[in-house]
Amino acid sequence: MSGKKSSLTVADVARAAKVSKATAARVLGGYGIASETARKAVLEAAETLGYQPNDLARSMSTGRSGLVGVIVGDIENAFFSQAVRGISDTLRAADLNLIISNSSERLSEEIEMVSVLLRQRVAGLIVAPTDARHLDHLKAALAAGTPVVTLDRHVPELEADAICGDDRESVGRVLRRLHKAGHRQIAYVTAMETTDGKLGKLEDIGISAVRERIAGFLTHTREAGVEKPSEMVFTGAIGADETAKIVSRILGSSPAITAILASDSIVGSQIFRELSDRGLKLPQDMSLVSWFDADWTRVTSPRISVVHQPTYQFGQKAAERLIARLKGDDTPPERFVIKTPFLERGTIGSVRTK
Amino acid sequence: MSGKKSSLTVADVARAAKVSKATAARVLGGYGIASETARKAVLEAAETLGYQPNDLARSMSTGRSGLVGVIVGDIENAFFSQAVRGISDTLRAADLNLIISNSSERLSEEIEMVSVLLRQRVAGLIVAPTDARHLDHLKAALAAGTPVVTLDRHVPELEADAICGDDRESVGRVLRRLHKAGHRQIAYVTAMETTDGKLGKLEDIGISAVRERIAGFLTHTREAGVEKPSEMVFTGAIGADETAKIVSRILGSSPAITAILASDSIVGSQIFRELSDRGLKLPQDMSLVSWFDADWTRVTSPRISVVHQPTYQFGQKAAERLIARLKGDDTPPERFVIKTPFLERGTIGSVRTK
DNA sequence: TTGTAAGCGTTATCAT
DNA sequence: ATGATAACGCTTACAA
Repeated sequence: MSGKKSSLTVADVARAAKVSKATAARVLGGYGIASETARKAVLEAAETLGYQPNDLARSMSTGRSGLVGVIVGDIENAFFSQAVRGISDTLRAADLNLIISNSSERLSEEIEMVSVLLRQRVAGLIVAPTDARHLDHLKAALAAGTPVVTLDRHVPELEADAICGDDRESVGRVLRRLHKAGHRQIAYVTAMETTDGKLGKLEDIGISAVRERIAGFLTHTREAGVEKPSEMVFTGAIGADETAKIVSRILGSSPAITAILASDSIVGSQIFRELSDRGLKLPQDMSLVSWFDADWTRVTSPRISVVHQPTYQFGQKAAERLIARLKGDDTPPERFVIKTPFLERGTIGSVRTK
Repeated sequence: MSGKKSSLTVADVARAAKVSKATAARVLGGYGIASETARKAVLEAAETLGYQPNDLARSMSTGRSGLVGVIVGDIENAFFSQAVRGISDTLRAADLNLIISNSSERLSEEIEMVSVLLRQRVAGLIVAPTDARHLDHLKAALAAGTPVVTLDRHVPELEADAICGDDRESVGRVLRRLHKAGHRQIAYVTAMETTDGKLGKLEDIGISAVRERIAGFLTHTREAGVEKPSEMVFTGAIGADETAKIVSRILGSSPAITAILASDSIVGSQIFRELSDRGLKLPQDMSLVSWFDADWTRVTSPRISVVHQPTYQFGQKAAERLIARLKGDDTPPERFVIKTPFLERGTIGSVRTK
């Protein structure tokens, strides 16, 4: 019926090839030296017996495992699944495999997963850290000699390479474009939750990508003459209902808000749906720009203007950095900023300035 | 600077707690028995030393690894990334982790990945097999005692549980609905490639989900009185260009095709975009139904009618079956069929029948 | 209850 | 070039 539990070992192959375990191990492991005759005998024996090496045992011996741990906020989100694909493709080329985990953007789960992955003795970690203010688990990983690369987020206090978008600049690009089109009242909507629904101190925002964008938004908005820029930031768009309420507040605001920035593609699609459900026409009745060039942004009419975050590249670069570290690169950790160009499509209208 | 390579072992903890290695191992591993005093001493020592168990070594000893291998066609595709999330959530609850791999729907890569995962001694495998006609690698896994569950696809010759949608029935539901609305000439568009662009023998289709749907389509279409049903199946929609050509052929057909079925959400979105680009109005000028309830299908106007494939559930169920097998369930392999309901939205128009 | 010692399947050292 | 043999860190008889 079902096969046996135990598989063949080098010892079995050695016996069949009439050489010592050491010799068999050398040719099978591809290290050391062996005579041509021995090599042939071993390879042939392995072939006919159907020997499959045990990487667990190999990792035990060598101390290094060909596994890289990846922790993302939500693998279901195209933002991350594309990044994971980039990571996966790059790691594969270096003969590494990937253990994947979801943090659900919760610190407790992230901590748990780091622990699990460390126990598995992963060679390295690629993490989108949930909270830049709680780093003990990541520092522990580094202390244990496991290199860490952060994805989409930068944590200066961590001795780790970081791959992120040019978040602050991207906001500037979008706002300048909107300003030129006459927009003065612009809202920024994010899924980030705040205790009282109001924006608190910037330092309390644990995700750098979120913080940078909001910081940039506040600066530019203030420069544009808006008195209370922080009131233009709407937090807590964590679901369709919450987003609907936010859209209501935006539509009811005075002076009238004429453009909305969506911090990610989930929020963006919710806002879009909410606006269409209310019969509003884009871009006449409202302008909209979303982060991330998601599929859905290319099938609406008009198509959505987006800040394109090439997360596949984020992933690639992250994997590349990790591989470099695994190969011994011990230059100081660097922050790699990837351009996130603004793709203008059809959702920016012009406003007649008074 | 960087931390030490070597971490603490049970021996270190044992020494600190002044007990034997065995005792320390027992309390740390949570097996066997130990006195309350010993337990406390060990736990405290482990705590202060910062001991982290080595799961690699544990797996070596016990023979079982807490890792499950998952091989999907494309993690970037929401169809699979949702399934992976379902798998991940379910495995986590059983203290299992997941190694993920992309086959890119290529048999050679799938074979390679199975081999890699087997070498890692994964406890089990969840695979969306690329080709039902090449099963040696999966049979080898089973022979080695590694349970396999197939995802989205069924392979009768394989002694493995299978989780799939009710593909054949779903086609029937859609076609009946379209027929009722007066449609007689209906096209089915799939990404599957065929050598000569023509549909060959059904048995040559290596993916059951694809085969079943096409089989169902042919049967129903013939019953509906279409003479050459196979000419209504358009294969090779593997990119925007190819899809554009197919759409051209469909629009130029005579008698006129009035409805299009898209085999997956990628193809669906390409067709939708192609149709809108040509200025066609849905559903007046063309009806459209896509498989998979992707994000993009809910932001178009009108929204796209879809066959909803709850792939998160596919993944959940797959993981559940695998866990059951790991726990020793050795009942004959089963095929679990998950309902894929037809969600009618706005893209089915009615045709005046002559 | 606790300890001793023998594995698990590799790699790696050191003679030969 | 090859072969004993000792690790690697854990589990697990078997003894005490």
